[in-house]
Amino acid sequence: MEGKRVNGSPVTGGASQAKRSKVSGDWEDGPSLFEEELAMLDEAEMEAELREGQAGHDVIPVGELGGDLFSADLNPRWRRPQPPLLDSTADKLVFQQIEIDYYLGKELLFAGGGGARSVAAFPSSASVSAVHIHTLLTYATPHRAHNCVSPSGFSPAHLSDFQKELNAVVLKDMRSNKDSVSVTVLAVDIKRKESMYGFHGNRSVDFLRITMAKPRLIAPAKRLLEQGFKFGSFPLQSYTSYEANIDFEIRFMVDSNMVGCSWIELPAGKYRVREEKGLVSLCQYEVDVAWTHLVSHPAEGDWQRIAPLRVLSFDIECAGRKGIFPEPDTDPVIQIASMVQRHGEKEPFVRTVFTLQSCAPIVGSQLLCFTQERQLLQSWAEFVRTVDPDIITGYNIQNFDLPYLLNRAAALKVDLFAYLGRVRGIRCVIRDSSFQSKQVGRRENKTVNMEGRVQFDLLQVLLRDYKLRSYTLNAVSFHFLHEQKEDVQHSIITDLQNGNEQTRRRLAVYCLKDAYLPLRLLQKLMCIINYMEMARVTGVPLTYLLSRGQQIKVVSQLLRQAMRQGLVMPVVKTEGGEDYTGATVIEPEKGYYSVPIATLDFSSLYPSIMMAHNLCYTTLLQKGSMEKLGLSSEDFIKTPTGDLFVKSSVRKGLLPEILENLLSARKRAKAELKKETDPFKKQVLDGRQLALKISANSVYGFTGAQVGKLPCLEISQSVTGFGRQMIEQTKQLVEARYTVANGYQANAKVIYGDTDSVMAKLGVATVKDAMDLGREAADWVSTHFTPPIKLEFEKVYYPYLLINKKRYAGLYFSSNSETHDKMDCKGIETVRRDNCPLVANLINTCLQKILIDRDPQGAVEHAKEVISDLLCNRIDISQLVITKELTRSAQEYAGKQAHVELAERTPSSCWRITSPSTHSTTWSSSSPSPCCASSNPSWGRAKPRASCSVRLFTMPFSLLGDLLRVFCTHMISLPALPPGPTPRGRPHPLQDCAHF
DNA sequence: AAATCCACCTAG
DNA sequence: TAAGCTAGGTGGATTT
Repeated sequence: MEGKRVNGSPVTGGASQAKRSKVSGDWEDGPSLFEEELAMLDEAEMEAELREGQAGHDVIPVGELGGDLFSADLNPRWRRPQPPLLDSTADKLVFQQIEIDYYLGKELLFAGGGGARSVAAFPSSASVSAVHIHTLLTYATPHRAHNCVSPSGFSPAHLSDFQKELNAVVLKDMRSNKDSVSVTVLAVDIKRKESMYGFHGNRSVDFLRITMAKPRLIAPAKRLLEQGFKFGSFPLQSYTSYEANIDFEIRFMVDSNMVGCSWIELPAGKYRVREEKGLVSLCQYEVDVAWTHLVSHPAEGDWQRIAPLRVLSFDIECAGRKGIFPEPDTDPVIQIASMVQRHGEKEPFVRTVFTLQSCAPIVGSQLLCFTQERQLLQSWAEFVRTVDPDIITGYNIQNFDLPYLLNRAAALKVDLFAYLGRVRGIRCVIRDSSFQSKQVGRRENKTVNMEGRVQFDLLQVLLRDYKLRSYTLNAVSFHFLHEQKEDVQHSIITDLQNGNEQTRRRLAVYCLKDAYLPLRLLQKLMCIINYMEMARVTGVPLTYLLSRGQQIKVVSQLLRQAMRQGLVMPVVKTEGGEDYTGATVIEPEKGYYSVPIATLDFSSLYPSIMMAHNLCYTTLLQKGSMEKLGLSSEDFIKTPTGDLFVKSSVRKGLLPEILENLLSARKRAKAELKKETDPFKKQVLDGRQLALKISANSVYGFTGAQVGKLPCLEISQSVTGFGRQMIEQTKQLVEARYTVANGYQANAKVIYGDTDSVMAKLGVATVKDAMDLGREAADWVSTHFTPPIKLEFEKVYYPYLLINKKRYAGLYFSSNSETHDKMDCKGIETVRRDNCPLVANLINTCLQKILIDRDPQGAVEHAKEVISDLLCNRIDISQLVITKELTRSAQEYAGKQAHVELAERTPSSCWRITSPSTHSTTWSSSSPSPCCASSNPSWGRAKPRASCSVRLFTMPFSLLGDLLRVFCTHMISLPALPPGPTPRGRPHPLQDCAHF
């Protein structure tokens, strides 16, 4: 045992040192911190390993003589422990469900039906063993996704005619019938339902519920029914569809009252363990159960837990050619590092690198060295199947590592590679998908199917949830972990591979770290917990959260609530229309305030407006409804935009109900959070309250999404309409009450406000007084509004610098009136990502000097110094560009014509890259796009321009000058500029400001 | 030279 | 097939 452990420190000695330097330049001699960390993991495990007789971490040469030394049992830790035998008559089966997909099966309990398959992980009570089950769910009404109002005079006697005719029409419509389906319409029955769109006097009517044999058949059936359908003696007529556009997964989960990542119980005797010959998965248990026998536990109490899921993180290295991005057809995969960790544990229990050619040992990890790339790939796939991860992560695995491996394996004809999922016989296939939204622009992605495992690419998580200046793994790790990658330049990877076992070792350490960092980030950012909580709160599968947009989450909640009330959701045609009016931004009284400014906010403004006024699809009075239903003016309200909604006494809206549930659940979560002492449960609860808040806020956006599942501008414009009225009224109330005439120290003045907040100068001298008066004002103003609308005192700014609409800075006091919590900057260069670090830092320092030190002269000195350094080329280039990566990608993007220069020392533009071309959203497929060039959907459709420049650095002298002029009578004097174009454009915001 | 459009990214 | 919303500042290019 001991003998197997090899000291992993790189050999340091004259000759080898010189040799290595030639290949790779210099690096530190001793083992890196990361290597020490790895070694420590190993030591910690030694005792346990000795006890278990565990193979140590070592170097295993594989296939040296062309033999097949690789075995899935090379390391006993890989395989899951053998689970106990399952007796379906006596044991219940309990598991946390993490993924769901569907397939059509012939062997189902209900002939001709479809099936849902869910793969899940489950901890057997407190033991460490994790168990996998594969559940076959038969679903009595699998594709009920289609409802329409029955024609008048329709009775149950007509059902079979209708079914027969529709079946015939759908069959005829099918272009090809590969599976020789003869029955397309499985069932038609009558249900009392009501459309959720518009108020109809609380009267349900007969709907036809049509069950189709396959999800694929729903769309044609819908189309045919809409086009006009004739059956029996009924005339040709068009049928409007409801809920025909709901994804199967959502449909199933809503109908079976199952939310994402919930715990499921299969009672003893209600499921059947599959015989050997019926097994289709690699899971340890495989059972069949009727969907009606599923018990789905709400995520409360013990059911909040998260199973000890196996998380695999991996990273690959390829040997590319000089200056060419690696291509799987030509360039080999030379290393794959993998780390596996059970969720909830601190460190990965598997740390392994598959290398091509020999590699010197690394303490703390196992090395498998291959002489042939084909065998490396095949063995790694075998490794994945053995380790059997529930979640697969890494950095950019979705768009790079996974597709590269699959393409490379295909190029080398490693046929068994592509079976990485849990279902036998299903190959992983790469597909191109594009995701487009106004929010993030167009995102081209690759997707790889992997049944039963959740792909959780950390880069995708970060792109969705965090606004960062750079998304490289290095930058992200530094930002969140204060840790960085091992220092290996991309360009030398091939040289390291072609060196010796020491250079390859260096590469392996680098590769391991790239597999390790995503795990650390996942943990630090609590991604798994937060995503699971979001899945539970909104009811969608975990995978939807990374692959889909915001709308599906609202749809899921809407359908759940609707089902309880016997409502169905119409299918609406999506077409963009006119934008509607949004929120008010109060005209700012620009200037510098050396008195406390109190800020009052409406908390959850839009949700509370919807609740207060019962705004919903179900309460909307469409044209003519009011007269038709004979409603009196007592029954409804007219919103500021002139839309009519019935009051909650007539009908309580769905949306207000959903919002109330979300917000009260959030209150509960926060209360529990306060009481909870277990740090793990605390994280879960915090994740939940966050998910609940986000969910509540996205309901309004959903109603306003004109290209969406169920837009309703009457709701969204009424919401903003109320909001506009409220902020205006708040301003007037505050200014009317807090006056000298009413016995206050001064006349209050609202100097700014945006959407749901007002900033008021209350005329008091201290932060404490501002807080007290602010609280009083908030409470008093609140009494003028319908609950749950509430104005709250939030913070005091002192001092406060108001530059323009959406641009201000100030010291933020909220908890303590003696000390400020932070310097708060909104909209200023310091918080924007389209400026280089130098600008952000300079402005930040100046603001600090002005606001915190109250030392304007110091700010001027500092600015002068920096600008002088800049003009004399004394500034490090990394300060000038947003990131080094950006420069590189910009050059890639702009091609050879790219022109990087310190250019045009005009007052506003100092550093730029110019390029003659304009479109191209692809930067570098390996490194993520720079943030400033990726996020506008109009890229690519924009009118081509004669020239285009990627702005890497601009010095906003105007802003700086204005900032400094706050206290100085003269502009800062700049070193003389070479002649250039004179500045043009709008006047500076603070130019004609009386305050200065 | 002024007006307008465009791209970007933020506030809320 | 799927895609939350509007307001708005700022720098730069293009049009008038």
